[in-house]
Amino acid sequence: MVTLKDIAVKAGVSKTTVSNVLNGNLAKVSPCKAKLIQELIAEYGYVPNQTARSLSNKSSRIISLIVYADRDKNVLSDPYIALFAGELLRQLQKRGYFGMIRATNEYADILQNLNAWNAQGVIFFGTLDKDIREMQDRTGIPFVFTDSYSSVRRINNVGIDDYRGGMIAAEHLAQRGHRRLALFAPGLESGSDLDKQRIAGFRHALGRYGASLPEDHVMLADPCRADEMARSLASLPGVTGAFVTADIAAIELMRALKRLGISVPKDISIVGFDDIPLARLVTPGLTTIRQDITQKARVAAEILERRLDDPSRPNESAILDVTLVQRESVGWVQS
Amino acid sequence: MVTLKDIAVKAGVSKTTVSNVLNGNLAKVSPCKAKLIQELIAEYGYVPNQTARSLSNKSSRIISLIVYADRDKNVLSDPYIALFAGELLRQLQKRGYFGMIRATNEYADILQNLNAWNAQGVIFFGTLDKDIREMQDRTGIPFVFTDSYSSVRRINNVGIDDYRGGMIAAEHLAQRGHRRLALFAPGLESGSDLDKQRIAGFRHALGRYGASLPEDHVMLADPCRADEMARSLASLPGVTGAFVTADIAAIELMRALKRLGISVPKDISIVGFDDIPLARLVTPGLTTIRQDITQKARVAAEILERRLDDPSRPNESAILDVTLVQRESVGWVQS
DNA sequence: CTGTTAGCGCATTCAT
DNA sequence: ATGAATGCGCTAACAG
Repeated sequence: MVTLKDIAVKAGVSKTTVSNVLNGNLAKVSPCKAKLIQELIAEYGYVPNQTARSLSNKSSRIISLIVYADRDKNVLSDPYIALFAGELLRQLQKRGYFGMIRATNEYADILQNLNAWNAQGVIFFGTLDKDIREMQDRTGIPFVFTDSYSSVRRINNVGIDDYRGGMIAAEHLAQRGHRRLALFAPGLESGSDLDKQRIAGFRHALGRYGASLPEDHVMLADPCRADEMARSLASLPGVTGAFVTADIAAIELMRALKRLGISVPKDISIVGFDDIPLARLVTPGLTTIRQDITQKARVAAEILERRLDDPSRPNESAILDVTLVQRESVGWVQS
Repeated sequence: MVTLKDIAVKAGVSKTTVSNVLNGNLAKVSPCKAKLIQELIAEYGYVPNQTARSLSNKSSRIISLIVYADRDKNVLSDPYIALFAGELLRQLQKRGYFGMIRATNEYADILQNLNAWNAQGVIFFGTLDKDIREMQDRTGIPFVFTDSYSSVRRINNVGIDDYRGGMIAAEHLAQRGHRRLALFAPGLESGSDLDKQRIAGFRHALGRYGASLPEDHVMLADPCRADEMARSLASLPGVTGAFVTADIAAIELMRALKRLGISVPKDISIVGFDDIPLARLVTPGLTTIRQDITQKARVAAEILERRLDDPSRPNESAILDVTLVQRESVGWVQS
């Protein structure tokens, strides 16, 4: 393997000079030598060793993508995470950084990963609590959180308008005559703020139509227990529609309903959340609240990059909009 | 950040001794000192710096996952790749390695990535040609290819029995009375060996039933042009079924057929390939040839690990089996 | 503009 | 069983 030193020798200059042209410090190098060195670099296919570089100046160009989940889970099997992580990888690569995906729910693990690789930044998916904030302070590298509702001001965050998403779902159902509704949320037991917002928004908008969502009509969504969900839903008298705050659960629910002989949207209407690619492909197509994952990833990368270029910049928070995507899973109620 | 040296000072020993306990050379350290050192490591939360480690002994523990695709593509938006890569990440992590995903179709790019990080191994998704084999020789690190049909003996490869997959698809259709069939393959224009095998197997088994697949009934599958596919299929007189060698294209085709008012499986039967999670969720459920991606990833990781532990081991090739998954997209033909 | 020097954190001889 | 010394490939003062 050819090293910087090799190039220096071939060019008859010192390592410093080569290092300077490598890092764009052309002001410190005479044009002719610079040209010679660049030619040699190309000729020998020399590529700087990142591990050496990060040792010497702590600029590893590695960004940790931490997915807060069981360490032994294939996190990319979740289409939402895969899409988001893939887009992040792409954005980082474009900016000359290297994304390193890690699934874990142990803080020691995260810290270890960051230290081991001198990670320069972190993009975090999942629950944010005080431990992780403390970690941010201790490491001193920029963190970008996603979908965080932490009240702490000093964090970077990119999220979506979940409350409004809930409102849009409610309005759509209400405008089509639905008055008795149910709601399923996967984050119910973990007390996810995300779902709390969506639920609150949903309730709020419902109120304006004289519709309501009784407390016991709010249930846990679990894609692995779709049959239970379907039975619960069917047992609720007079309910004509449900808002499921994650597409993947909504889709499993629709299938379970079909198995029970209940037709969507004729008997029951369903609205999902996320607009994963799958939502378009099922039958009936899932009407859902769309969030733009590509944009989310781009904004996260941009925020991080600004922090990387200038660590003194204030933290920033971006809230992206959501939109209704109408497909076939919502019907009209005759009144 | 606490370093190895810090620990050595606290323990009142040399760096060498700490290094030895770190690397499990307990034979060279007195038990009591070893214990002390381990306690200090835990107490201070010391974690060895990988970049330094890889500089000093070239053991970066980084494995490059190279996806041969446009550099500017979100490769994880493909559910098959996301699932596979995610599983690979998990397997590598479990073995103490770090997977680094990179999408590119430029060899210079790959080489650069490998050199920059002292990658210790490569798992390669996609076309394999002589350039990449040459790269393998030049770098001297183990490569594991996936789904390669290269005739070169000196490579590691993990693939599936594509030929048999084609046969199974044909048998299933033929046994249900289908005699006039069509086939769509995404790799047709790129001359993918994978698809060639599947097609050959399909043809072969068809012959045993007196059924045939005329040359002009073999067409290019493109999920983005499903409508064209559907029209082509509909224009073929007497054809009652089609084998589509990728689920994602099969699913888009089914939707396009529905838009044309053609019913699956009543008018046309469809068999896919891969069994991506989606196949179960669409309506009608897609009958398909299943490959076990989790197993594939595990085997790839195992092969690589063996090569890493003992570089002199001979190359090996694993061919995994495929199975038929019956759902609802294939019907009977009345004769 | 250019070269010399030192050091990043670690593993590895080679002595002891 | 332990430590001192050397080097991995690179960057960053510093001095010319």
